[in-house]
Formats: sequence, C-alpha cells, structure tokens
Amino acid sequence: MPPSPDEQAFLDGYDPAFFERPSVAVDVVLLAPTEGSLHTLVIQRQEHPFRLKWALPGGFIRMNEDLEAAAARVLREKAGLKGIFLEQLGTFGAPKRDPRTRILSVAYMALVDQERFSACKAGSVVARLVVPWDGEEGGPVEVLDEQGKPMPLAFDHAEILGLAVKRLRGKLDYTPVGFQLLPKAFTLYDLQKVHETVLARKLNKDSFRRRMLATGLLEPTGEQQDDVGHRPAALYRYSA
Amino acid sequence: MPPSPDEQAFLDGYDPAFFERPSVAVDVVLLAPTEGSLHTLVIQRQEHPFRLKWALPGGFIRMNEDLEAAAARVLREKAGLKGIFLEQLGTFGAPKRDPRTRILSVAYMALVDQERFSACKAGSVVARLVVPWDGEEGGPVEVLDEQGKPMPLAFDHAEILGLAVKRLRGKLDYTPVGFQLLPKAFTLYDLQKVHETVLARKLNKDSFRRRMLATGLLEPTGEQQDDVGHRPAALYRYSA
DNA sequence: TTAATAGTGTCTCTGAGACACTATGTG
DNA sequence: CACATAGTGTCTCAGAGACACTATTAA
Repeated sequence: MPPSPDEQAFLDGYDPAFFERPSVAVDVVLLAPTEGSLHTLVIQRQEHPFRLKWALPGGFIRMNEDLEAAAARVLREKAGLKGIFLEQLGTFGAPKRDPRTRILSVAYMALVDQERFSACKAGSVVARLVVPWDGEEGGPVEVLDEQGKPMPLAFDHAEILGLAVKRLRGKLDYTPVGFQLLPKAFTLYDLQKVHETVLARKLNKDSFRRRMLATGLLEPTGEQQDDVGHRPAALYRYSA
Repeated sequence: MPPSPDEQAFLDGYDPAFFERPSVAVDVVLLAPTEGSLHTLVIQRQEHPFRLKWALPGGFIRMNEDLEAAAARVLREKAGLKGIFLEQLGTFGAPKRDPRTRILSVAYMALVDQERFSACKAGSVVARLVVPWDGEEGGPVEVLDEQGKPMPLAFDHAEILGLAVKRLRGKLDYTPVGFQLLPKAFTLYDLQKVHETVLARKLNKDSFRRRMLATGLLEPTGEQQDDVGHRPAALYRYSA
C-alpha cells in the first residue's frame, strides 16, 4: 500500500535541517538519607532568569554523549561523585519552562549513602538541604535550608524533586533500590532507618526484618558492629 | 560565596547558540486489549534507514508544542484518535540510536479500549499487531502479524514497546490505569479479562471481584448486559 | 548488675485463594 | 425444564502487626 500523505511527511522528515531544534539538558536530583530525612543538592543561580533562586545541578548534553552519561558527568562536575546509581525520571518540556528559549530537561535521580553525601559537600559550592514530605503521594516539595527556611527553586525544579521522591518511594518496596542509599555493609536497623527516612513514617521492626530476610537479597558479612554500647548487630551486604 | 569555574560555565551556558542541538521526536506506543492479547500499531518504513522495518508512530516536536501535545498530535495524525490517555514512558537518547543524526525520542504510552482501537484502523495505513509476552518482567518484545510471523522493528522501538508493557503491568494493580482499556460501561468480568490480558495470566475470580469492589472506584450504572444467553451481569463505570 | 539494643517465638488479624451454593437470564 | 454465567458465603492459608521473651555487649 502506498504511504499516506501523513506518513510520507513523516518519512521525508528525517532531515533535521528542516526543523528547529530545542536545547536539551539533564538535571540531577541527588538524594541521600541524613538525620532522619532526605537531603539533596541545589545550586544558587547567579544570573537571570531565576537569579538567586536554587536550581538542581544540570548541564546541556553533548552531541555524542548518552543521556545517562551526561547525568553522570554533571554529578562528577558539580558534586565530585563517581559511580553513583542513576535512574531516569522523565523529561520536562513545557514550552515556557525556561523563559529564554526552548530547553527540554531530562531529569535523573541519583542515590548515594549518607557518608559519601557528607564527604562530597566539602570544598564545593553546592548546598545541602532538607526535603520534607508528608503523605504517601504529597504535592510539590518544599526545600528547607539548615535553619528550616524554605528555599525558592528555579524553573520547574520543585516538580522534578517531587517526582524523584515519589519514584523512590514507589520503588522502595518492590526493587532493591534502597540498598543504594547505604554503604556496603549495614545492619538490619540501618536498612530500616533508611526505609523510614524515605517513606517518612515508622515501620514495624519485626515484620520489616522478616520481609527483608525473606527477599534473599541480604548476605551476612560475618562481621558485627563494634563499640556500640550494647549488643552489636550483625552486618549484611546487598547480594545481587 | 563566589561561583566555582564549573558553576560559572553552567550559568554562562544558557546561550543555546553555543551548543549543537539534537533533534527531538515523540514515539507513541498505543496499547489495546484484543482477543486475549495486547495489540499495538506500527507503521512500515518506506525509506532508509530501516527500510521495510516496522516503526512506532512518531514525529518531531514543534518548537511551541508541549511534549504530551506532540504525542497527542501524532496519535491524531497517524491513528485518527483523539482524547486518548497518555503517559510518558521515558526518553531514549543513545547517540547512535538513529544512524543519520542525533535524534532523541520521548516515548509515550497511549491506552485505548478494544472498540475504539478496532475502529481506528479503517482507512489508515497503520498495521495491527499482536504483542506477546511471558513472565512478569520479560525481555525485548516480539511483535507478530496476523499470521503469527515476527515483524522486525526499526531503531530501538522493540525496547520502547517492552518498556510500555512493563510499565502498564506495574501500574495495573496500584493505579486506575486499567479502566483506560475499557469502554465507559463494563462488567466486572470485562475488567478481569483486561487485567488477564495485560498480565498474560489467569486471575482468581472471587478475589478479583472483592479487590475491585473494595477500591471504591467502581460505580454501578444501574444497567445490565443484554442478549447474553445467561444471567446478565451488572454494568459499572469508573468513578474518579 | 544494669542499660540498651539485637534477635526469636508465637498469637492474632486481615486479605487472597478455593469452593460450594444461590440467583437470574435464554431457549 | 436445562443450561450458562452472575454473584454470595464461608473455610483455609499466608503474611503483617503486636508483644513477650531471650541474647549479648559496654559500663
């Protein structure tokens, strides 16, 4: 059958010179469990638009660079972090999301444990923030500084942050994603605290232990906690 | 604190003329439950690359067009469908996914009931295919024509189709997404058949009924089936 | 010994599967 | 009436919460 005019237009449309093209950036939501709540990194903008507002670390993609590679590069350049778990959240492309020109943003979620997160802020211009959240779904995120004062966000970055927390919560029970928020060796209670931090609610200790051990994803390292002032807990590692 | 060289580069980098830009397209996976399996639409390419291979309906985004609006336009132009449920699946951007030039594809999933799906093929160049799938996760999808012969797909469209089915399965139990695959009024058994089609496995009738009625999302229309040769089932509608 | 948390055994409650039974249409 | 599917009532089983109890370390 001959192609319809619509299809012909599509098939002829491969010459990119015929089309105006948008700019494409990646923005990274780095999440870490700290002091009982999720923290992230944002950068204060020094130029218009959204001057002095806070923005997610991001950057334009390069023409021969994979999207996830661009996110990893941003994380390396802005936070000094390498080898971090990354997952694509989605692409934000409202025509006026950036008032200057059409810029699409492919958003990524990056997960890191508290220790590496704390280390990466040293000598860097990044800021460290609290992301509170109530309810299983929640609305737009509020980002607070160390004094608990709300920090206004640039662009649609509040929406991106909200999506990141929602995605993380949704995957926590059904995938091993929670282990990305812990160091290599951890106790069952460490794991529970991470889950409680992400979900922002207390969990039942007994059934949490049973559920985690039943997954078969935990392997005892044979080691124990040390210097804890009480019975030391067994250490586990995430095994495939 | 003064911006670091990295941050300054980022902040200065907003002039898009400094950057080569990729082309951005949307591709739409239209899914409908038909004859006990999921079906989708693909279009046979008439030009290189991937000449005579099958491709998802797609098209380049326009500069003042929202991403989801572009997906809706593609669905209207290629399948004659309006007002269809759309959800973004993710963005595919491997540098060599299109051998001609850098083209990112923002993939969307579209859900439609069997009746509207069957109606939309008339007078159109689109093809109607079976998408089998075994196992809860599964690998790359195989697409079969009406004779059960595999249809080779262009670009990374097999991967996109796989993601669509996986996403639909994952959301079926936790969101009202299944109702998008049914007409306005349906029986509980219709709903069960849709779930069984999506998941590709049989479900327990009793607990499925209890579970669905317990959600509170079903409202009896007061009507019944007609001319069915047995006790007619009550009709329900999806209520918010 | 005491304090503090780790870890176990067991009861109960809830939701899913299984299955028997009743209800209501067509022919 | 027979037959087919709609829909209900109830038993059982598996997993989560609750809670009591034992274990092991530091001070």
